[in-house]
Amino acid sequence: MPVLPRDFYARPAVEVARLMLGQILVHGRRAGRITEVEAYLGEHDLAAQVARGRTGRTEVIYGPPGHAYVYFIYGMHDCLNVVTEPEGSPGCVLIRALEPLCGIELMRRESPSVTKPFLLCSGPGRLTSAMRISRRHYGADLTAGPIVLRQGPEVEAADIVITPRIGVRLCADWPLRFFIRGNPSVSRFPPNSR
DNA sequence: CAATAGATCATCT
DNA sequence: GATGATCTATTGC
Repeated sequence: MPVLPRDFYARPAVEVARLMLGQILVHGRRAGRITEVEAYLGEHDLAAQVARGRTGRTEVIYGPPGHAYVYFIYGMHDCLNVVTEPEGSPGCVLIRALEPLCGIELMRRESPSVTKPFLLCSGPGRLTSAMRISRRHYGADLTAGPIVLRQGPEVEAADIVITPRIGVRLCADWPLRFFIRGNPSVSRFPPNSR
């Protein structure tokens, strides 16, 4: 399966978010299919970290597309984002959940208390620890490695559910979260959307 | 099942 | 000095 080219990321964050569902995230012997993402737009999106302008932390988001933006949150977790849009135009996609495909035994070692495989990468903090991704991957090129995104099976439009983003106070009604309908690895969904 | 508290720190005011 | 793009354990219905 081919690695997604840089062109894939050089478009509006909303579009990339939608198309990232079903693609395969690979890091070493660990791999998973993307089941849930959120788009974060430019400086007018008050829920995005670029809303307060260009700072040291948000520098990569303004750079060329196809790179990793990893940041630390709540004193506990790292979250993985993909930089989108052409250079100079800020926008990124947060990867919230994966369905584990390879290296499940390795992932299980990171969180031994988790029994069901599809919970291993369910949530932004969980998937980074399971995939062993951290701030040392800040700025990594996803078309070059060690972390790459490969083309996966296409997801039908009818299987994509769109909702507001999780855990944001500002712009809380913007429908920028995308997930695969009925997938058990999705981190949170209304009880009747299975 | 829903609500709540605690852990813990880089970044920004 | 306050604040999160979170997770887990625990409590209370």
